[in-house]
Amino acid sequence: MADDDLPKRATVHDVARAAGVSLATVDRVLNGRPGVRPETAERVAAAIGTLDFRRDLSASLLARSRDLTVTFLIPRGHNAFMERLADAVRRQGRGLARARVRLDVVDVPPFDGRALADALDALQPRDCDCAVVVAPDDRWAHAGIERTSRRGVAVVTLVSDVPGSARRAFVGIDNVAAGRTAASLLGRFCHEGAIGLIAGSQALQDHAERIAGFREVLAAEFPTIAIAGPLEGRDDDRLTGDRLAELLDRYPRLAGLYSVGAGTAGLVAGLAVLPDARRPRVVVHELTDASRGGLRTGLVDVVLDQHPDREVAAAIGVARALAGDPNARIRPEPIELGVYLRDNLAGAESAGGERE
Amino acid sequence: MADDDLPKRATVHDVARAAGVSLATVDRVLNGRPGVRPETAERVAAAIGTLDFRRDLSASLLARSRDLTVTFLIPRGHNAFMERLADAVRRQGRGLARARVRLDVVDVPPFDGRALADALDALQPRDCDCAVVVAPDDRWAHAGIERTSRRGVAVVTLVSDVPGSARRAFVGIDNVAAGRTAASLLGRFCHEGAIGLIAGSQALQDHAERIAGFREVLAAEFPTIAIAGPLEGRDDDRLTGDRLAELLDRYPRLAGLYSVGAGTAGLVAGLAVLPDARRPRVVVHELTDASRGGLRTGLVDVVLDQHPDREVAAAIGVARALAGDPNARIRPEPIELGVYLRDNLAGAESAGGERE
DNA sequence: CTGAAAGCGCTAACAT
DNA sequence: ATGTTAGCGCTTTCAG
Repeated sequence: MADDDLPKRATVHDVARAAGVSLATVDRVLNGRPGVRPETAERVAAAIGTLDFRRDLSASLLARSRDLTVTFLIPRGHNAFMERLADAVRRQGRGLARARVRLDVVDVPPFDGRALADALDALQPRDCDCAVVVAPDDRWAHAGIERTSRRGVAVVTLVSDVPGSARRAFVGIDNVAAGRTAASLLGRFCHEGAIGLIAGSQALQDHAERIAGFREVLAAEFPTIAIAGPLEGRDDDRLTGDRLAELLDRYPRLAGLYSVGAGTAGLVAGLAVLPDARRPRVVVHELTDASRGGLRTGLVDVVLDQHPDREVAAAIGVARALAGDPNARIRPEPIELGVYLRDNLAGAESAGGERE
Repeated sequence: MADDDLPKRATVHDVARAAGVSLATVDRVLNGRPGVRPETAERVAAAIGTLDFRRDLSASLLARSRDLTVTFLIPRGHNAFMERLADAVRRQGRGLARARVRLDVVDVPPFDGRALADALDALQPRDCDCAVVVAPDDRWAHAGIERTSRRGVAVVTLVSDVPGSARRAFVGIDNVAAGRTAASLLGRFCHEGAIGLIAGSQALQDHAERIAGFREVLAAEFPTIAIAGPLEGRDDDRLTGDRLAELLDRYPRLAGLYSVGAGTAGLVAGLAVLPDARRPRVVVHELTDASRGGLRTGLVDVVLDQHPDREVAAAIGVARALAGDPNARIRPEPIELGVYLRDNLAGAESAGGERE
């Protein structure tokens, strides 16, 4: 059979006994509350270490009659991907409600570190254990994350990282690898000429990383192909359409196009009016109605997807781990980059859960 | 902000009060234990209904100082896919250990309903809450599942269903859709001639369903293409290689090949020695070293994958739901069918978790 | 057949 | 600065 040994998890009682203190004291050091002499705290910490004690999160929530609450701050413009992300949060929130986990969604204006910081500052530890943010990499965001962490609300970055900030973890795809993949595909598709780049904003870490990865592979493996841009469409459909028009104006024979951010609907609309002969090979990000449509009609060749539902699940996992031990070093589960051609779109569409 | 109303979940106390009985009685009906007059039980059940009470699984486990234990019965031959499955269980088991969830793996001989039934019969409710089985669809398996369920151990089928049995749920891909996808691809790849089918065993529900889906689409959309087989390779590398040789003997100009089961390493080895001109278009199942290699070298055109790690996660979800309420009607999250060509293999390889 | 009470691991008033 | 104690929601003896 397969019955293993049960190493009998250590409890607060065990720790208290080992450290020669009471439960209350253990609890105090466990939760970093004041009122413990440093040397006592040291003894307790030692006991925790040797016993390999880890607090039982469920029991903790039960005792506090409190839910683990995770707040997702999501930039909302007219961005289909962010809608998908918010949907994923709401859907998983329903399932987790009965497991003492509460998921909140807060809308924040896109590309606005200051507004994000304001939203973060509104979060109090008494009604939010962990904030999950899709943030620009600017100084306001840095400062907001810093303050929020200090206040006792853990911060996790999602989709786009804010490196060097006080965020406890980043959950998302390897964006450099995504850019490399795009270059590897477009490089093979286009034998000469120029490939246009349209990003949302280079202030976004994810977009910047994708562009870096793209440049890298193109320079190394396809040195004869030039790069046009990057232009910035601010993840907006209309602006992205405008950028495409400019690009085609300047490069009438554009061989390829890598759309690094959102605004795909505008992009596809712009491509649709081109004569066949002028149509570039196109790689875009995120499975949405617009990108699926593009794949089917042949206007888009490849869609790279970051599986927002898995990202949400991973972020919740991080929040749990952090709630169990605020000092834990976190290794979020990596998120797989989805690569979809028209031919394997069926597989993605048969997936459950995703709507609209 | 995003603060919702908190509808204050009902507890056993609420139920007891509403039904005018004590906690102990509520607990008895909750767990189907004897010693409750039918009419009392009725009152309690009514209270549970009107209050929409759902037991708190974590609190229950805590009170019983017991882990939720889920036992995976996995057929082990020389089958790379089953190894992946077992790996996924072990990996997730590590993470869940601290959350009062224990995952066990029991090896059973492949293609052997009787052995499976024996393994099931060995499971007692005192040390197993839920059995997850990859089972053949034969009468021994049916009987074993029946007895095990009666004994109070819930049974869930994984990968391949045993329809009509006492299993509480099936977790896996839509195998008919998988077969249809294979036909849709191979139909387009091959313009005439015959497509060979090699399965593990048609006694396996999943293989039978794939074949049915395949036949369906081929007949409807590609009526000029013939089907050779299915032959059975029993998911074994050597036997599968032998079947391929027979097939190529009988159909020297085989246009396509759909490998419905495992044994891919043997298949790829057999394909490698063919002169280019005789090489059929090939669709196989499951991402493994052999199938990845086949994709890279061009011997395999498409790999259909069922994401074993997600299947394991879904099965655990079902086990939880069942432990919370043994009579719950379960809707397992659907598992997405992965479709991999050489071109998008990179995406799958960058996925985390999978080792060896 | 049914109820009272103790306890699972953790927390939070309330003492000391 | 530290300890005592009463629960959180559920289960489980042990009485009645």
